[in-house]
Amino acid sequence: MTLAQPEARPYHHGDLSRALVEAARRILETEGPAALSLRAVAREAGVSPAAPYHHFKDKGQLLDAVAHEGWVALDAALMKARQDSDDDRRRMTNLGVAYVTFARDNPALYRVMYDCSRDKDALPDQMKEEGAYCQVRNTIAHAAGDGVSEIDLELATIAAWCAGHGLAEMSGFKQFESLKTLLGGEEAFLKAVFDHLGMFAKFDRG
Amino acid sequence: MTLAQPEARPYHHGDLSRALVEAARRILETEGPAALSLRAVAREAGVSPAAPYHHFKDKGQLLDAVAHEGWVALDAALMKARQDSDDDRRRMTNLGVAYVTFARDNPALYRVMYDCSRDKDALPDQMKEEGAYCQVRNTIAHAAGDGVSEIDLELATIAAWCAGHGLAEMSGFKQFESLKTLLGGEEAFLKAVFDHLGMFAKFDRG
DNA sequence: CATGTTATCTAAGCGTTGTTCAGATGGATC
DNA sequence: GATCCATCTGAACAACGCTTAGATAACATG
Repeated sequence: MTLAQPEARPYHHGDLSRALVEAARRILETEGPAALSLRAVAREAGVSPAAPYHHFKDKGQLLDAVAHEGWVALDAALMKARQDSDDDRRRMTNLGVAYVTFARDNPALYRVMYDCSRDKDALPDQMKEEGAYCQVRNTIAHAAGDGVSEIDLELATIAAWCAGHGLAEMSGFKQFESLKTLLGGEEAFLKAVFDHLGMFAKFDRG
Repeated sequence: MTLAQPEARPYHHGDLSRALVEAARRILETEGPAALSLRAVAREAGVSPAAPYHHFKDKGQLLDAVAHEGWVALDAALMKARQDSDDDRRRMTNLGVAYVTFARDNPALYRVMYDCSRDKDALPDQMKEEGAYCQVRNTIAHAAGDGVSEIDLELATIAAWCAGHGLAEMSGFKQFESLKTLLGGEEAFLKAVFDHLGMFAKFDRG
C-alpha cells in the first residue's frame, strides 16, 4: 500500500487537453512567456513530457489553443466596452482603451496570441465572422453611417486595429512614463494617444 | 604538412564581434529568426560554440548588437524618405510608408529589434537623441508649427509610431491580400491606411 | 631575446528543450 | 472475458544556452 498521492489522478487523465491549456495559462501568468516550455506545461499538469503529444501535434499547436482562448477573452472585453457607451466617438475610444488594457493586463497571453498570428501571417479566422475585429468594424460602420464605402470601412478598421496593436505593444515602454504621470495616469494617456490618431478624421472631413 | 584549409583563419580571429553580428544577420535573412541560435551563429562564423562568450555576455547581448544595427539602418531609411518630399503631410506619409517598408523588407531583423525592445520595455536609448523616433517628432513639429504644445507633440509622435509599428506587424496578414490588389499594390494600401489614421487630424481641427 | 601576462579560442560537459518511439495501462466493444 | 485502441510512461536523440578547464598566440616587460 502506497502513501496517498497528493493528487491521485487515474492513469487516463480524462480531459488532458483542457488541463494542458489551463496549465499553460497558469505558467504564462506566473512565470512569463520565457518559462512556457512544453515540458513545464506537462510538469504543471502532472503528466509525462510525452503526454501532450497525444493531444497536440507539437508545441505550436498547444500555443494555438492558448491563443484561441486569449482571442475569446479579448472578444468579451471588447463586447463589454462597446456597450458601456452611447456616443460613437467615445465608444470607439473605449474600444481602443479596452483593447490596450487587455493587452497590458495579460501581457504574456497577448504575446502568445500575436506570435501565433505572425507565424501564420494571419489573424485567427474566428475574428472575421463574429470576433473582436468584426466588432471594431461594426462600430465604425455604425459611426460612419450609410455613405461610407466598403473599402473605406475596411481601411478604417485596419487602421484602428494597427493603432491598437501598436499602442498595446509600446505603451509599456519606460520612455513614456513621465508623460503618463503628467497626463494623470495610464488611461488618460491611452485616450490622449487615440485622440491624436483621430480614427474618424477621414469621415469628419467628408 | 596539411592540406590548404578552405579558410586558414588564424587562431585569433581578429574581429570576431563584428563577424558574429554579420553571421547573425546572414542567418536571419536566409533561415529566419527561428534558426538564429548562438551555436548556429558560431558555426556560420567558423568558431567554436563557446567563442562568442568572450565578446558577448550571453545570447541576448548578441541580439542587442544585431538590433542596434537594425535601428541604424532604419534610421537611414527614414532619413532618406524625409528628404524625398516637400509637403509636410506627404512627408509624414512617406515616413510611415518607409518605416513599414523597412519592416516588410527585413522581417526577421525587425522582429529581433522589437523583441529586444520589449525585453527591456524600452525603445533603444539612441533613438531619443538623433534616431528614427526623433525624426518623426521633428517632422511633426515642423508640420504643426509653433503653436503646438510639447505634450501634443510627444503624443502625436507616439501615435504615429504606434500606427507604424502596428501596420508593420500586420500588413503582411493574408486577410488583407485582396484589399491590397484592389487598391493597386502594397504601397497604395499603406498610404490608404495612413490616410485613414489622419495623423494631423488634431492639428487640422485647430 | 626570453619571459610572463592577458585576451582569445577550443574541447568537453551540464542541464534543459522539443520530439520520437517502444511499450505499459485501462476503458470501451464484442 | 478477450480484444481493440486511445492514452500515458520511460528512455532516448539531437540541439540548445552556458560554464569550466586548458590550449594558443599576441603583447608587454625585463
